Amino acid sequence: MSSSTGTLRIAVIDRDGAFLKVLGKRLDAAGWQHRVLGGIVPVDELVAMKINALVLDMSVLPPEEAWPFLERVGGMLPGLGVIICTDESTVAQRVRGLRLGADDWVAKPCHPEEVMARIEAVVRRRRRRASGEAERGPLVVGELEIRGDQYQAFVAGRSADLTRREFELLQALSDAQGSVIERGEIYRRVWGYEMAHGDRSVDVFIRKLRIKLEQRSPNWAYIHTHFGIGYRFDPEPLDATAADPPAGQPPAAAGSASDPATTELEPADA
Amino acid sequence: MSSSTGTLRIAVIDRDGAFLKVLGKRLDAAGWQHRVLGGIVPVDELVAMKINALVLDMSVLPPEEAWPFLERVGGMLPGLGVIICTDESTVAQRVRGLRLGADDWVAKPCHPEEVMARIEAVVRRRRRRASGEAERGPLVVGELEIRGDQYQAFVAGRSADLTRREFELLQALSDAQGSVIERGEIYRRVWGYEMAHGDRSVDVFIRKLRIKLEQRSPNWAYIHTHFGIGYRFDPEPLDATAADPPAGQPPAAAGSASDPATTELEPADA
DNA sequence: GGGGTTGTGAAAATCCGGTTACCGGCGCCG
DNA sequence: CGGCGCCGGTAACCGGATTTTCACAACCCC
Repeated sequence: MSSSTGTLRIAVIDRDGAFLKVLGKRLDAAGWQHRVLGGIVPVDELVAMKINALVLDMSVLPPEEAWPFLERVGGMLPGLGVIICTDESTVAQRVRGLRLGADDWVAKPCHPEEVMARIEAVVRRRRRRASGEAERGPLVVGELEIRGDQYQAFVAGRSADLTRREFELLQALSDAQGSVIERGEIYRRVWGYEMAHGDRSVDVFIRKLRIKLEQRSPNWAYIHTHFGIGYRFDPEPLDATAADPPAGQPPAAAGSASDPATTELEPADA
Repeated sequence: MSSSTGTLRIAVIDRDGAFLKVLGKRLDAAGWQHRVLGGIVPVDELVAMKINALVLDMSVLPPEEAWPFLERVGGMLPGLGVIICTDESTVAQRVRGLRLGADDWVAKPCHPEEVMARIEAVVRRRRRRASGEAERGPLVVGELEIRGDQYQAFVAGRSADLTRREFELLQALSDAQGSVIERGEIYRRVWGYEMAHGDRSVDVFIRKLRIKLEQRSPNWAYIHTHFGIGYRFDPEPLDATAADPPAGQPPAAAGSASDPATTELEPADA
């Protein structure tokens, strides 16, 4: 469990040279990538950095900017760990910061090792939710095997050649196997931030995934659409009895789950 | 603010009377359930309590018990938020605690409101876990199970394939289980704005819902009409036996099941 | 029995997701 | 260093699912 955190990406917004220097050294020692920002940056940029945690000294920004910034960060990057590390503060400020989305608040001067530990603690919490099952045994369902440790999925022992995004999407879905996940939630889990209105990325990637999956495992349906809501991962064998005859749409009422609401794709392979 | 936190269950392991008293008051004020434990308890018990967070004063335990305890808690309840709240401590102790699984470490004396905020911050992340029955505990009545977290309703374990609106309508009705809701109110809750005069959408959707529900659960009446007023959600087993036995177990006879004329009116309301 | 309500069935209007094409960025290789 | 191919992301079009609107039958209560 010690190695759990792995390599992290951290952004630090501060100007305190001494602090930056000593913290930077620790960050290097831990092998975490980090970047120092002298001041406020557009949240979009933070998004692009794909960081795991942000260490912020509130005093580098005027209060009327700092709070909204904190709020915006929390809104766009609900999964980002935010550690406030500031000189002096009142209880009211700390409470406000924590309520606004900060995960921790440390008073300077503080020992860099403690900051490190707090970053770890915050990230650990965050990691637990989405994936972090790099360690978890590979998930096997249907003809599919999802190997979190390899960023790959295999069908009958053969790699499905998923790209990174495709794999993460599949993993996010399979993590919630059986239950419907809304698009926004999927996006948040895979992309890491809030989905913009009108973004169709999820749909497009779902399609790419389906293609690769169906191509290699024609008689299974893995991803089900829930109109107006999202998707559900739930491997089901397509009626195998009608192995080839594509026309055969057996209205087998009882047994099979022929739900009219979900747009099941036909094994319309070649 | 984010209404997210909702009601929480907290356990506090401490002996500092003054602190307990003042913190308890805050916890009450926030409407969070809490329980004070005078000392160490088996982790199993903590598990059984189904708490969201644990506030722990390390000094109530001898060090050689405290650390292993912390470790065990982290191991057994990876999702539990752990806030250490202790008198004095060294950096090394804090680092150790945080690495061992604590999510936060606050020094006493501390303002109870800050502790509250920190609990919130810690739990906030953890709450993001999906797939479980998080958001709103699934409501189960009759043969019906409504899962607010998934936009899905199940009848006897089988999805009712409700569309988004249908589901929202069902949820709105079931939220007020037992009481009559006027059309306008239903419309406002589901559609989100004022119903135009002459709009029949609610009626039409009520019908769709009834069809789907009755089709899958023929011996239950879920939605009742109140002439001139609105509708009421109140699952009642239909007494197929025609006799009086109230709890009469409907003998789901094959023949009667296919009877499409299930157009029964609610008997009499209270 | 009459006037206002609700239940039904279906057409019309919308909305939404599937699908395809295309664009810009990045890493690889010649 | 330029070209090529892969990958992620965006825009647009299309067909089908869903929602809304209608018209009328069935009903309820006075």
